[in-house]
Amino acid sequence: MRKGEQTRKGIVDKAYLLAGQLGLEGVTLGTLASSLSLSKSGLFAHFKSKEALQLEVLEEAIGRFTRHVVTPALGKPRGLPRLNAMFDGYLSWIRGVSGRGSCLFLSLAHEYDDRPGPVRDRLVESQRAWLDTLAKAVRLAVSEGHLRGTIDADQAAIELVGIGMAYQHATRLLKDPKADKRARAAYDALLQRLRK
Amino acid sequence: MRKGEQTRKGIVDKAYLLAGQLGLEGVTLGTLASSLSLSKSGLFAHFKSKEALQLEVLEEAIGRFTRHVVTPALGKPRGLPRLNAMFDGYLSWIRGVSGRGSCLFLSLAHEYDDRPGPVRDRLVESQRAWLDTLAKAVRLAVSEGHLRGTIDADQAAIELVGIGMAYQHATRLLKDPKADKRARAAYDALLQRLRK
DNA sequence: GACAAAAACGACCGGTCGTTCTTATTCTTC
DNA sequence: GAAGAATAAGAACGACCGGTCGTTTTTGTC
Repeated sequence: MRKGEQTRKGIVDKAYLLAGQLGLEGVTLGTLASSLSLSKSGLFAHFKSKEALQLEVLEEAIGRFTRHVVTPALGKPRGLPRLNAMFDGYLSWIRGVSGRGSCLFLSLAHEYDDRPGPVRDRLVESQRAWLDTLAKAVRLAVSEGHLRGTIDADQAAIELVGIGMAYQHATRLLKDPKADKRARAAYDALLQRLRK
Repeated sequence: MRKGEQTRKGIVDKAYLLAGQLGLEGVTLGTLASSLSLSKSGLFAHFKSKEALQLEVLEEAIGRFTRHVVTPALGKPRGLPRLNAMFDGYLSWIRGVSGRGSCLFLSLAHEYDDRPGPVRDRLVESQRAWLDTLAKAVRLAVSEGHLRGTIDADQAAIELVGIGMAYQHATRLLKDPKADKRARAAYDALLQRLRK
């Protein structure tokens, strides 16, 4: 019972990697199998359907995001330090942990915005959770006295995501060398507005 | 030579419509043909390859964007009126001219950010042009005395695009009823910063 | 080392993909 | 209305899709 789990993990890992470049639909069982030196049927035997595999890959992504971005930020003191850590982590996540591959969530957001089903549902759930996490961090910064009390935390959260999306757009599609600087400047401006 | 052009136009129009929901790769010749009551080969005869069709669809999108967003805005007086018109037009474009279908450019940005080729090249070109158009409108607003002279127009342009992307995210994936309000608030805040 | 269970294999299913032919129909023009 | 070109259809192709099957190899346990 040990070898199976190990292989299964390898499949999900590889699928996660490929999905960052090709989208979840773009990862076919055939190419996934051959890139792992596995037979297609041998690979498929680990999952009930391709959709089940896709859901596992999405879950893997959520786990990685939590580990890479959310948890470290929660280790920081409430208020601006934590918010800063979240934004830094978010940028570094989008930049790609190991260089290649883009943010899976933003890819899937477009891939599934018109495709109903469990994958879309789970994706929406995770995106709302991320927005809530950001908004909560903003509210804590308010209660810590770091930010004004009159601000709209949900508005701030979605603007933060907007900065992240623009960053991805600039860095991955346009190959803009100033992308980092731009994202940072946008964040600083947003913060200044919230502080005032 | 007239019937052909007409059919061809119908194909590109329909393909443009479908691509908004399925992406350019997602539009297959078979489904495209049958949705037009055409045979697959009869449809294909109008193009040398699928990639050629994709490029024509992208060109169609660029033309529509120019007609719906850029040109009307250029009819407005330089400065804030024109910038406002651009932003309004951008939002309405993302919202979908006829209700359904998302912004093709943003879909393609993710679909092709890791897929080299002529489609990607043309897409990047068009996106840079849009950023330049926005930045130029900002600069004109500066020279008209509507905005501060110390601002970074390119920075402002990419932040505008970021607001648009966040808007699309909120409205299409998350079905957030406040999406319009949020985008407007972000724009107002940005404008206030640029004016100060 | 035997033996059952787990895991991987290879062949194959019906379908669809983009593409290429040849053949038939429909236009346009004189 | 006939001639010739433009347009569409039809059939077929090789490759690949997700998925199923029975069989063989590997693995963990006693």
